[in-house]
Amino acid sequence: MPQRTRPRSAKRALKVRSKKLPRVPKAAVDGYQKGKETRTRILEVALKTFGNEGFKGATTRQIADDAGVNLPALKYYFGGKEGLYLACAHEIAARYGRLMLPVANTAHAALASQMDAASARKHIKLVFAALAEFLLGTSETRLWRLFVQREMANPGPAFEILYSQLWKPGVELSAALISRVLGQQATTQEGRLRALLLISSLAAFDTGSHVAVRVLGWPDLRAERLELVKKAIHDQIDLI
Amino acid sequence: MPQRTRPRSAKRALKVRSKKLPRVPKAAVDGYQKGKETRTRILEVALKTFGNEGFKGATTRQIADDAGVNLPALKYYFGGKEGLYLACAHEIAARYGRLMLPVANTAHAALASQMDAASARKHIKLVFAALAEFLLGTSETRLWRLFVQREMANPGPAFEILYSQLWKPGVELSAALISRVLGQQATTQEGRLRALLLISSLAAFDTGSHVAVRVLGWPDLRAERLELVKKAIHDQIDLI
DNA sequence: GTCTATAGTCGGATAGAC
DNA sequence: GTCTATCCGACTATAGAC
Repeated sequence: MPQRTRPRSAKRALKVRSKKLPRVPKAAVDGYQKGKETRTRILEVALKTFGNEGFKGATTRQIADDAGVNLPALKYYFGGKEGLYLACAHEIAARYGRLMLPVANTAHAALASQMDAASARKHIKLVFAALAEFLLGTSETRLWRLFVQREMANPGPAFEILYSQLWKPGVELSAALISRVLGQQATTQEGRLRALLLISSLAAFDTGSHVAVRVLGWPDLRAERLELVKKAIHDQIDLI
Repeated sequence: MPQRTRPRSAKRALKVRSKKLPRVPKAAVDGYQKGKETRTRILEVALKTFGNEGFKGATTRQIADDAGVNLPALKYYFGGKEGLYLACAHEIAARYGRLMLPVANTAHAALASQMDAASARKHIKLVFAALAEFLLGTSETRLWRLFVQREMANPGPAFEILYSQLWKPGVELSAALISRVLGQQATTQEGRLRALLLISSLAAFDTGSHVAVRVLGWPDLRAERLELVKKAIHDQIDLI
């Protein structure tokens, strides 16, 4: 049986050099640790790939190729496929935290003081504007959303991280503000339920964006989208 | 190199006989076509497996094993993995159609006639009760939802089928009724937007069920869930 | 720290007996 | 129609050179 002497290696060698980034020369980044920069590049690519393909769908080969590194680098920096996946989740949580920090701080300060319903409503709108930026913005957050979406719809190893650092803080903050509008001093179940419904209205254009775009006949016009959706959300906030 | 004489076959043989259904004797179903029954059983298992694992995550071996058939049976009946996946989508669309048919017929008849806002509201509530049954019910629809959810969040080969046979009819019907409540004779974009927001409120407890359950501290009590959500939806319908 | 080469595993598909 | 046996490609992980 002479089958399979070494077909893989031979074949792979043919296509292995169709790289993208021309591999920045080692000397060019002198003074920095090269390692950190490589790690970041891998993480960036992994974020996008896991988001687009899911955990099982993504392959470490693809990620390594797109990041312009070799396969063992993934193990070196992240321990393996799952480690890389978890690192992505932590990265998303950190960036989300940075994005929401100012608004969240202001809102929490307001909650600590006395506040009338009108003021609470104003804070809700600020919080939801920030959430909308995260969920519907055209910026880099677009890359993270698919990742989060997948993990929430189908909890995997990163669910706990994303739930406790993204969803829970976001919903609790909204729920606290909504409860205040309802005239309740502490956060109530009703407040949480309403917060969920409100956030899900936003999510309709994230999770269900393909359906929404088709139904409304939009060619995916981001600006128009955002404005109409924001208006609809504001209407709902005013109706609380 | 004596490596790998035949490790797979040997290993697989060890666990291959951990079946479930004891393979109904061939004579027992005499008179029926055996084939149809086998096909149905495969489809049922595939529905569940694709829903739980996704297209890439699911393996044909697993499906074949769980259905109590051999691997080539999948090719025989469905042409391959993708054919099986598409067959699942068609099956879901057919069952959904059967489920919604009575309500949809009634609503369309009402739309064809003159109808005041109050009457339209009543029909919306009927339509959403049926949708809630599909999206939140404890019955067999539970199996289909994950499948649909995945395909909508991340369009694949079955998106067109599910969009045109599930989402589009559902949203258009709701939008037509909502437009009527708004005093518009024909369906408007505003009606479609509101229909989407309303349906997404429902979907929050489907797509985002894991988050919802955690946030609200529910131990996944179906009955309690359905009632509260239905009430919230009714409130929103009344606010149109 | 970064690479090449390869081991070990698994998945989808199919030929051909019955 | 249903089965067994097997092919072949693709994946993750790792050993070990540099």
